This record gives sequence, C-alpha cells and structure tokens, in this order.
Amino acid sequence: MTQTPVRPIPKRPLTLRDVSEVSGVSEMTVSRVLRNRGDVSEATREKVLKAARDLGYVPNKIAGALASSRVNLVAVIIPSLSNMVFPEVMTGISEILDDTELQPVVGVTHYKPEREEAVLYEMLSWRPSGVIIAGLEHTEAAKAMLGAAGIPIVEIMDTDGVAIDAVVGISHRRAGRKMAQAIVDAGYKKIGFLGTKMPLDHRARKRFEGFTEALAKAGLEVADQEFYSGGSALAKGREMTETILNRTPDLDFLYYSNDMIGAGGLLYCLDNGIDVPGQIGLAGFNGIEFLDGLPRQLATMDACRVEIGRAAAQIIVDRASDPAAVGKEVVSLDPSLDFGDTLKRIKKV
Amino acid sequence: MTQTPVRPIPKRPLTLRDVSEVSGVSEMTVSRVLRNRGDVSEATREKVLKAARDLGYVPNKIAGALASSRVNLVAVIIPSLSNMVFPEVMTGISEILDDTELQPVVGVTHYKPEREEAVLYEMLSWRPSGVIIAGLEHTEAAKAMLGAAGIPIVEIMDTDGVAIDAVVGISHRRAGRKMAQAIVDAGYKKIGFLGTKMPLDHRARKRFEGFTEALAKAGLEVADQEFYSGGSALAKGREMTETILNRTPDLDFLYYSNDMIGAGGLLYCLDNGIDVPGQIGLAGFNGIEFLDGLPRQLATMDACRVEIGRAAAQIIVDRASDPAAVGKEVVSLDPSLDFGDTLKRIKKV
DNA sequence: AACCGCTATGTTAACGCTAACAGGGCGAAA
DNA sequence: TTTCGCCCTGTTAGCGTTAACATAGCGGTT
Repeated sequence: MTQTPVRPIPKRPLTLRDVSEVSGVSEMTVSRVLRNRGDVSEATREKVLKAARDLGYVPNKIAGALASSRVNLVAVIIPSLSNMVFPEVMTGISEILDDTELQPVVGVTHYKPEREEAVLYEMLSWRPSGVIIAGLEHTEAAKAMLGAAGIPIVEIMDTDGVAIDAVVGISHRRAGRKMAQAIVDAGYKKIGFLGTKMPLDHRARKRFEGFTEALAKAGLEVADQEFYSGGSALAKGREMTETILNRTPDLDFLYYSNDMIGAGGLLYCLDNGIDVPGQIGLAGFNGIEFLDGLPRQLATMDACRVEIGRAAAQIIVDRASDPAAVGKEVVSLDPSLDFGDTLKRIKKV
Repeated sequence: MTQTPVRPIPKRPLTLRDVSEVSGVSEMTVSRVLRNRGDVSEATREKVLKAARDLGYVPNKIAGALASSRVNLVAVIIPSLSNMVFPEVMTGISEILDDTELQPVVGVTHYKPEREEAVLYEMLSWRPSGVIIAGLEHTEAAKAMLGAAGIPIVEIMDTDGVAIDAVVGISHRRAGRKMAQAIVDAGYKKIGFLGTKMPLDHRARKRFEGFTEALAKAGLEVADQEFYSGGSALAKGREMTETILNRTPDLDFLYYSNDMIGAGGLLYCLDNGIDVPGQIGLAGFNGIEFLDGLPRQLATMDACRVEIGRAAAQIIVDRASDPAAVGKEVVSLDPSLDFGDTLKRIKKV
C-alpha cells in the first residue's frame, strides 16, 4: 500500500489562490475566513479551514501588511540581552502584548549609538506599529527618524531628559540621591563607588551624578572609585572590591552601580571576614531576583523593570487601538529602596 | 526669525516616488542607488542620496520583500530569555549574522509546545530565510510546518533525536553519562539529584536519563531527588539542598540540573560548614559565566552555547548564499567537563 | 557616416494580499 | 407579487517595491 503524500513537494510556495482553488471559493473569501473578518457562512468557513489545514497554508504577512498597510509589530530596541535587566523589561512587554495582535521584535545595540541608529533604521523599514527604545540619548539622525516615523515612540528606563514622544522609567539621578541619602543617614562617612567604565551607560552615569550631588549636600564626597569593563560581573565585583579596599582600607561604604558586581563585593567581604554592615556597608542597584539566594541580602533599589515594560507596551497598545490618542505620556515610576542586610537602618535625627 | 521645519508634517508616509520627484530621476534609479545595485553615475547617486537624507526617507522593506520575494530575516525560536543560556546562544548567532544581510528575529515559547507552534506560525508568515529553533521536540503541526516551509531549518541545543533538517548541539544523554562517570570515578556512592519540575524541559530530562543510565552501569542509583519550579533559581537551590539533606543526610553527592541552583546549593553548603568536596561533592550544568565569582568553583559541564549559536547561524548563512547546498547537516559538539573545586579528581583505577 | 557596444536610465508587470465596492440570492414586509 | 434589505460572495484596484526588459545616448571603429 503506497502512502500518498499530502503535499507532493512544495515547489512553489502556497498562496491564497491555492487554498481558494481547493476549497472552491474566491481568494477574498479565503482571506476573510483566515482573518475572521466579515460574514462568512459556517459551511464555507469550515470548507476553507479544512483546505488551508490540508495544504499546510501559512498566510503571507508581507503581502497582507503591504495591502492593508497595517503591521502588527512593535520594535523594541535595547542595549543588551545579557544584562538581565532587559529580559525582565521584555517580560513586562510580552505580558501586555500577548493579549493583543501586536508582537515585539527585539533589536540589540550593545550600547553603541551607531548600532542603535542602524538597528532603528532597519526596524523602521518594516513599518512597525510602535517603537519602544531604551534611554533618552540617541544620535541626531536617530532622533530625526523617531520624530518623523509617525508612530508611537516610547523611550524607557530613564526620565531625566527630553523625550521625543512618551517616556516610561525612573529618575536615575533621583535614585542616586535617594541611595546617598540613606547612606548618609546611616552614618557612613567614607564612601567608595564601583561601577562600569562604559561612558555610554547614561543611566549609570546619572545615578552617579545624583549620588555625588546628594553626598555633597551632606558635606561628603566619594572617597575612592573603581571601574571595570567586560568579564563576569560577579568575579569583577570581587576583584574591584579587593582592589579598592587595599588602596583605601578605611572606606566604610561601597556603592556599586549594579547588583551583580555588588553581589561579588558582598561575597568578597564575607569570605574575608569583613563585618557587613558594621565595618563596611554595601549597596547595589536593580533588585535582581537572584540576590535572594545570597548568604546575606544586598541593599539595593528596585528599578521597576517589569513594570516599565508593561507600561510602555500599554501605551503602544492604547495608541494603536485609538489613533486619536494624543501621546506624550510621561510615566515616572518610583524606585523603592531595599535596605537588605548590608545597609544600617538608622533613623535620621 | 522663524525656523522653517525641514519636514512640514509627515502626513502620508514617504515612498520612493517622493525621493524620485525631489531628485528628478525615476523610482527605479532611486531604488538602485539605495540598494547599491546596478550601475548608477556618481552624480545621480549623490543627488539621490541627498534627497533621501533630506526627506528622511526610510525604505519600505515590506514592499521590497514582496517584490523581490527575498526576506533577510532568520527566525530564532527559543524557550526563554531569562535562562541566560539563550541570550548566550543569541550572542553566537548575532556574531555570525552581523557580517551578513541577515537579521535574527526572536520568538519566545516559555517552554510551551502550543506557544511554540503559534510563534512558529507567526514567524513563518513573514517568510524568513531560515529558522533556528531550540530542541527536537515539537507538535505534529509544528513539524509539518517546518518540513513544508522550504527554507533551511536548524534545530539547536540537542542532538538526541530525529531532526527535520540540520541540527547543532550536544548530546545531553551523553553529557549526563559523562558526569555520572566522573562522579562514580571519584568514589561517590550516595547521589542525589536536584532539578526542575518542568516535564517539558526535554534536555534536562535527557541528561537525567543519561545520568541514571551510567550510574546503573556502575551498580548505583539516584538515592534521592528534589524538584522545583519558578522563583529565583539561586534561592531555590538553597532551599532544595536543605530539604534533601535533611531528608537524606548521608548523601555524598548532589547533581543539579543547572548551574544556578547548583550555585545556590554550593552557597548553602559553605554557609553550613559542610566540607565540599570532601563530605559532599557538587556539580551543575552549563558553565555559566557568573560561576567565576563564587567562593568556590562549581563543577559543571560546558554546553557550548555560543558555539552552537555560531554554527547554527553559519548553516543558515551558507545555505542562503548557495541555494544548491544540500542540507541535513549534523554538528554535534562535545561538552567539556570542568571539575572546579567541588568534584574530587580521582583517577579511575 | 553607419554601426557597434557600452553605460545609465526608464518602463512595465508582477509580488500576494486586502479595502472598497458590486452584485446575487433569498426571506420578509407590503 | 413586488420590493426592500440583509447575508454572503465576488470583482477590481491598488499597497510600494523590484526583476526583467527596453532604450537613449555617446564615444570609438571601420
């Protein structure tokens, strides 16, 4: 008994026409069935669906998008996927978009402005329904493209600056100030800063600026600092902590620009019998989930990542469904400080 | 002094026609310039480029793709972005694709077969140049779609099973066996297993199968096991380790299905003064970078993630440039065992 | 001067689908 | 029975770009 193959070699890719021929109705009707649009009798609907299924037909969105000038894609442009922060933002975005027709498409810039510009150009050439892009700093050309795209643009993560359209994020300057304030209130005096070398991580820079500003207001300044780039952040955190403590042994607080290096520092201190937070206090930034498993809870500040993703996606969804929506929304979330076990909780006098 | 806006409100989106009118040549010539295809005089080229730049024109790939029936997208379908493993695979893919016209588009399935099917359908409807998809297990419908798509398909991560087209990965069964062998050789006898509850993580399952198989060959079996789902993997690793050791205190080895929970277990043991690897040996799986920063190096097995991404992307690239290429490539990488500090290195007798 | 072979540009017809409108058929109201 | 209106289905005309072919011009040959 020979088994007749259902599809005798798919030479030419399938089109609506193939389905229409098999099911004996017009292409238009097939299109209507496949999109659940317009009235189609139950009998026809089933006939068409069966034909489509039997053939293994997959609609061609390229053609569909061109004809309807509707593209259900949302461009999401972020600096990196290995930072954990961004996958979490993606989670928030997906949560919202999963309930809609819209679909996220991710582009990664590696923190390079020229890559951002290229990725953006590439994305816009697919005519997406909206753009979610990290940060407020872009090349002139990128800003021009975003401004002229005629679609909703949401800049995320950061609210310290001028937005093109909508913004969702936190004030990193304020986050830096808040942390500095807590450190000062707890009575620490000799503070070290450890961060990334990247001059293009504007948000880390802004946190640092807010931090030093608030310290200055309390008559303090950063006593020593140490920067890194590349490599395993956890291991780097260890090394940097060792380095800075050897150089300036009387530091009584270390502020890390992210939780990963902060965690490395914490492990270093514990390994070396340093009393935390008595002898030295520690704090990071981000509130990443994995801190929960450490021997001691690192003080940190939650950057509301999932929430940012959700809010940004919601703006795109709202505007996509109602083109009359005005725009220029500003959602400024408030990062909460978590003292953990590494920052003394002392009431301000 | 009023500043004249360059673009007086971009009502109707720009098309080739707009550029052609401004630059005074035909649409075809503009198209040629913008794609660097065919001979165009230097004078015309510059005129066109200037017009395009001034207008802020961004080509419409939807139309371009339809006309040329060429889409420079590669669909990448993976279970998750929060697993670290997958961002690393993405890194490998990007490394290769960045040198080409091709661009990755990511779809996430959350380990759910029906999501995978839906994501795949969605992706295929954009008629990509190739598909890179994690795993060998798919729904029947998904397999049918992949088989009929008529484009290169590379299934990645796993080589234990039947592939549709090309495969790049490691044998997880073999990886499990190899680890079991090392554990047996080191003289451990009472072995516990800790892993995810997910019945759909086929690769973890295959590792476990290989593991028990090799133990059996040595006359041993898994003495106790513990499973988890959700939550911070590091914290879960701690909890599970505590649970299993309370239940079965005389275990002398713990094999974790991934490094994150393994790291949690390691931290637990260190916190509780358990002698590692003397009293208890530990091992994980994946070789994730962040292990470098831990107080002690967890034994693990490198899953060659970046390498897998590179090889998979290379296959797509090769086939895209040479449609005559036959296909059905099988690239089976060999995971290397890293003893770290938590698995005794004892020569087999 | 007629002709060749270029190079640089233009013209035409898809690509596969959907918006918008145009009927055909049929039951209900008059 | 006629007429209106409602379902359901079909027809036509693009969407913005590119492949393929057509052609204008121009210097160099013979």
